[in-house]
Amino acid sequence: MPELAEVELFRRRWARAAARARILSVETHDRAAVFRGTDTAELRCALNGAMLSGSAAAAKQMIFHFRRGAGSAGASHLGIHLGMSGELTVRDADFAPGRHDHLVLRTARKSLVLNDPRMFGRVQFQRGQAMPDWWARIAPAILSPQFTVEAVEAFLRRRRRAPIKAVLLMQERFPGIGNWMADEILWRAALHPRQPAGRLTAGEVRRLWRECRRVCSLALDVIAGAEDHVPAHRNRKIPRTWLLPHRWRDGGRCPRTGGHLRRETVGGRTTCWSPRRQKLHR
DNA sequence: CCAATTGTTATTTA
DNA sequence: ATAAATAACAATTG
Repeated sequence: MPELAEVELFRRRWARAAARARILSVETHDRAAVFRGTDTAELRCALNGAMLSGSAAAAKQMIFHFRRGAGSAGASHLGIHLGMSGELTVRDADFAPGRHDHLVLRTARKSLVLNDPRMFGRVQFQRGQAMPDWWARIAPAILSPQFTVEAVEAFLRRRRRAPIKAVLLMQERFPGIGNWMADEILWRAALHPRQPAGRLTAGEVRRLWRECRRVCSLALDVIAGAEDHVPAHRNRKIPRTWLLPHRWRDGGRCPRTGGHLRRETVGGRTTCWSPRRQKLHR
């Protein structure tokens, strides 16, 4: 489920709940696949009695920094990727975890819960001050100055035969973009999802670049700024002028042209577009 | 039973 | 050899 803006919302939710509080206990569902490759005993031991010292979100990942005691020896990093169905929630201190609640951090007042039924998500843990590799390797954010038209153009050239929709989902250049954001960007840029990446004109590349930035920024305002989490396609705060609230309804109509929307698999994912607005060329 | 699902990665195919 | 397509991962819902 979560892409860029929802990930940021979840991060803020945990950060707010854990602010200035000590973690009094840690529970892990050890056999859950979200812990593949992580030492859950080490995680429990290191976080017990620790305090949250900071956090960040980038792409579809989050990192929570913890500190225990004064020195750098007590520092550690908790990484979370929510996969397709993961969610971070905050519950009462005595919350009883259910089947899909894989990680619970308790403070005196609250329980921070990671829930993920499908377990495509992942929890990583590393002790020490140094930033984990996987975090350092995340591509520069779409809203950062490093995300330039030139960088996008070079990337599209290397993937010239792939449909542009598939290329937008590649995290190494478009970190945080998921299925609905990709459709929203292509719709705004008036590009057909099956258009080969190498066939975009210079003007189209520029439009694509601008709409990537615009959709990220709008999504962060509307979704990450909200109090509660609502699945993006049912979020009442999403303006009807976006493609998003129309894209999953059969017989949905394009808010710009009034024409029927189409839905097909492109680049292996269900894709929605407005044929009257987004046309294949050459 | 079948098809669907807002993600990533390993494997297969072209 | 490279890039693109597909299968696989797991669970649930319609």
